[in-house]
Amino acid sequence: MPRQPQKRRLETRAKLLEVTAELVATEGYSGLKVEDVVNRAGVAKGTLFSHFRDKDGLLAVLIGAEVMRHLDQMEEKGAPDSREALLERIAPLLEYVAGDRVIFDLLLRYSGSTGTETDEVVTEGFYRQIAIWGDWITQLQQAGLVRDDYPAQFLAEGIQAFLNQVIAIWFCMSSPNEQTPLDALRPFLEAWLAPQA
Amino acid sequence: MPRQPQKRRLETRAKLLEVTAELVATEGYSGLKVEDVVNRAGVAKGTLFSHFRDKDGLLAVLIGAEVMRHLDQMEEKGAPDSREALLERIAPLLEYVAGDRVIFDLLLRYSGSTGTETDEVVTEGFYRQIAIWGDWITQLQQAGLVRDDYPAQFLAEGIQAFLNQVIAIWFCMSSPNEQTPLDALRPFLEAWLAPQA
DNA sequence: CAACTAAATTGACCTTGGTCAGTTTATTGA
DNA sequence: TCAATAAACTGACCAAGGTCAATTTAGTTG
Repeated sequence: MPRQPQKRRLETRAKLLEVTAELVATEGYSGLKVEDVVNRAGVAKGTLFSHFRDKDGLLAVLIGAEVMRHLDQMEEKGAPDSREALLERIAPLLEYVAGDRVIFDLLLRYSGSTGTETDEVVTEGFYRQIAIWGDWITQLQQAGLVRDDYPAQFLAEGIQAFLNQVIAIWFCMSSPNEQTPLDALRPFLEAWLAPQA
Repeated sequence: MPRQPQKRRLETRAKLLEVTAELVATEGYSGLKVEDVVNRAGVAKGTLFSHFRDKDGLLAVLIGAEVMRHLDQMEEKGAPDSREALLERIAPLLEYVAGDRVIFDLLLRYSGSTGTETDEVVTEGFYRQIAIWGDWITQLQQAGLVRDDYPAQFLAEGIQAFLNQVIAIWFCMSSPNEQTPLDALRPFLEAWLAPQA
């Protein structure tokens, strides 16, 4: 069994993440170069790849943490009392993911993967998100505001599908005159969740 | 205005596509290298990139054509007479896209993009698919087999969302013991399309 | 403390997609 | 037929992610 990492290693890892966050803040995700990271962190390139499987693995840690923060804020607001309120709860996360192709691509690739190593943050976030939505939907079902002919978790997974769909479309139609992802999501959510008369 | 391409150019392009198809057949999409293509085609690397924007642009032509072939077969079978029959119509395309990550990623990236140049095949396929499903759904609506409180095209777009979802999950959970994408799709389609009592 | 073992790091090197100034080939026009 | 012009192609070169045998550093043991 592997021994626990030494202090130096933890420091190096922290430094790499810190520097990456700085560079992402200025250059954006798509402009990030591994060379820049290791230069600024004062380590060799090989070191970075001994800490993270690849460039995506590095980004996954940062993005995963960001997603977790969004989920925290989501939960803080408490359960929604209507379908429209549910949409509002989802909005910040939607905006975050739709804000950068790199984020979207990475989440789509790592989500739900049987979390290996550090990428597990993303996977964890994925399940947590479904769980939160599932809880909320259960409550909305009890209030008669959401169809109850399917389990809440299943409906939550459907929301995930629509969310990815509207974001994917958003990136394809990059003309700014289109409707926002949030507006595109609304009718899908309505049709998916509303109890039919 | 641009002059029409010379014969030589068309031949070169055809040769590149032919060789690419051969290599994909043996190595698979993920193993394809641009170097191999140009070597085997007997042209310089720069030539390839004067014909196709990038490696993805080259693959898009092949994959787009393949998708079109699937859509042809889809249409040949005619309109489905039940929701389960609709699922069967979708199955071959689903299997094709789920068969390789590269295909899925590429389609997701190019689909619906305001088609530039050769990528337009993919975009065209995207819209055609929605159109076909839309037609079928209209007929199923008239037969009372699909909910008619939303337009057929909208429901078709929803199917697209679920299709992408189950394939994405399929790639993440790469353990072969899981249910197939088709089985995963069925309940979503049912919940999305069935008229509620 | 010296010798030994394992963890951590290094940086030269590799792979591969992509670029572009320069060269060859085709077309046009007098 | 022979410039002149545009199309097509070339291949040396670059960028950037990723590898790994070799080296340094930390921890352990007699």
